[in-house]
Amino acid sequence: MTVSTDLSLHDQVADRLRQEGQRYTAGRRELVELLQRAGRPLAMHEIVGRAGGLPQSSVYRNLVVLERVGAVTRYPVSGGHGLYELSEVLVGHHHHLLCTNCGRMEDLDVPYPLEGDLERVVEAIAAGRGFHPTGHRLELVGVCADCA
Amino acid sequence: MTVSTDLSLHDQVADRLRQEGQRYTAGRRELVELLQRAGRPLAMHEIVGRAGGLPQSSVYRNLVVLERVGAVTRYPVSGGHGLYELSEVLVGHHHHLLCTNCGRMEDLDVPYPLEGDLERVVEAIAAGRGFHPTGHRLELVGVCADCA
DNA sequence: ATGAGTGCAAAGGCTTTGCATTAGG
DNA sequence: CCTAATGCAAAGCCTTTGCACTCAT
Repeated sequence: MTVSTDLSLHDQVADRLRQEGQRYTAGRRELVELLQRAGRPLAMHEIVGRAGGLPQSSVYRNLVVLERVGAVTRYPVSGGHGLYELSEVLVGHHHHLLCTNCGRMEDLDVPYPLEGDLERVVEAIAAGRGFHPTGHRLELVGVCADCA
Repeated sequence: MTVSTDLSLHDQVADRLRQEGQRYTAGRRELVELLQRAGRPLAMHEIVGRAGGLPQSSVYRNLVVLERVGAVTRYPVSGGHGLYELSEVLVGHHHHLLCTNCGRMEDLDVPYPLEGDLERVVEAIAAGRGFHPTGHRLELVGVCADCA
């Protein structure tokens, strides 16, 4: 990540917030940076622990706002909680590895040929059923290197 | 679904329960049948409403047991709740369509060629990162026919 | 008989919300 | 100034659990 890329990330988030009459405050900026540094979806306790004293309720509220403007995505996982990550429009389309042992989720890039196939088949199948797809998620479930 | 298939379904569930010292009671049988009839993942309120008076706590407890023995799968979704379906070992491998408007999830079969590609790529990528895959999930997100 | 299952009500865990205060534009 | 954001505490929602009772084997 270069400096200019970082600037553009903040600019994009700021724009999205502005369009809904929301402000890009220090707390929100911190959340965006912390999620960017992580490079994988984080659980609430991890976010709160890295958010420099920002209280939990503010973290929740800000993540809701960031999610609403499309800057953050929340993935519900087993355990009754959620994992938060910068949205695909900010960090690019990707998929996830999910460890059934430790619950850790990691990003995964799928080679273009398969990604293209996915896209096409998704369109075809969905259309044939009157379903209007806006995206797709692929999740590889298993045991991560650390837990193996 | 033929009668013999239904019998085999119950037999399989009964076996799995027996192996963990659990009984295949009327309530559990009803849950399995209700899930089979639905043919798609159901929310708790739908299950309770179709379970003929079985109290919610029993539904929860039985679904936990059925999930533990591998007969039922719970999919966490946004909204803070879960959707329950008969497991893939009982109804076969498949994927899902998820409506972002009404929250309804439907089953989706992916054509074999793509399914095979998925399998292979999944193995390759995962192995290269020390990840040991046990399965994969593909979810098409969008707006269903009813909501369009 | 003996251990699992059931029902009710109470408790838990993650998340949301009300309200008074602070701060951004 | 005026509205959004913040912090704290209280409330909500889905789910789990304790306990006494019932049922299956």
